[in-house]
Amino acid sequence: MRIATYNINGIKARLPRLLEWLEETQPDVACLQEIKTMDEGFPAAEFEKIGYGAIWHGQKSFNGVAILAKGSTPQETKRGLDGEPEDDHSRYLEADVNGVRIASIYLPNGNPLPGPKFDYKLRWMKRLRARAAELWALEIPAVLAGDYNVIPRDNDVFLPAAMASDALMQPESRDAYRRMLGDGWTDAIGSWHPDGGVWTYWDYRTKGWERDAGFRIDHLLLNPLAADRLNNVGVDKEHRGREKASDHTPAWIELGVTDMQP
DNA sequence: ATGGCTTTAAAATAAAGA
Repeated sequence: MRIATYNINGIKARLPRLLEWLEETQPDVACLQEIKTMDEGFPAAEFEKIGYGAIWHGQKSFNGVAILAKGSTPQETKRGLDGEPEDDHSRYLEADVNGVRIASIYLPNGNPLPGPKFDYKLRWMKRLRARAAELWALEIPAVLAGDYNVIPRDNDVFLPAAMASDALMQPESRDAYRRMLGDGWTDAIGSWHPDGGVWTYWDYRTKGWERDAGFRIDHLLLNPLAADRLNNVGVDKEHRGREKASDHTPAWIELGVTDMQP
C-alpha cells in the first residue's frame, strides 16, 4: 500500500501535472496540500475518471487539503483540529482507507517571526500532537502525512545557515516536531535516511531547483502499527523538474500487508 | 536587508508562501 503526500501549490494550475503523476506512480493514497480552492472548485470528476475517489477541505485562495484513494472513497474521520474554534484555516483532513487511518496535514508556515503567525504555528503543532495522542489510543495503523513546514535536522537542508532565522528551522518548531517523535511516531523518510540529503522542496525565487538547494519539510509520521509494516520510502524528485511543477515534490511510503494474527 | 518567483482572486494590484 503506497501512501504519498504532495503539496501541489494550487490544484487548478497543477491539474495536468497532478493527473500525470497519479497515472505514472499509481499511489493507493495521495494526501494533497495547498489545493487553494473553495470546495466547489475541487475537480473531483477528473480524479474519478482515472479511478480515484476523493474527499477535500477547501478554502478560498489559500491552504486547503485533500485525500485521494485508488478505487474507493476515503472514509472521513475528522476535518480540522480541535482546540481553537476561531481557526478557519483548512489545514487538516483525516480518513480511513483500507484499515489505515490517514491524515493530510498542512502545517502553518510561521513566518515572519516573531509574531502572530509563528505563535499560530506553535499552537497548531500542539493541537496536532493532541490529535496524534487520540489516534495513538485507537490502536490502529496511522499515518500523519503532509507539509509540516519543519526542517527537522541540519542535514535536512542544503545549507543550515541559509534557513537559520526561518520559522521552519527554529528550535521551537523543531522541538514541537521532536515531541511527536518522542511520543513514538516514526519519521519514515528521515529514519530511512539518517544522513539526510533528501529534499522535498526547492524554492522558486532563489532558483533552488537549478542549484539543488532544497530541504525536507514533507513528512510521513507513522505509529508503531504502521511502522512495523514499513517496506519502502521514496521521493519523486524528477517531478519537481517538469514544466509548471509545484515547488514541492511527492514523498511516499509503502506498507506491507498486515501480519496474520495468531 | 530586500527581492528573486508563482499562485489565487480578480481586474491592477495584494497577499501568501518558505
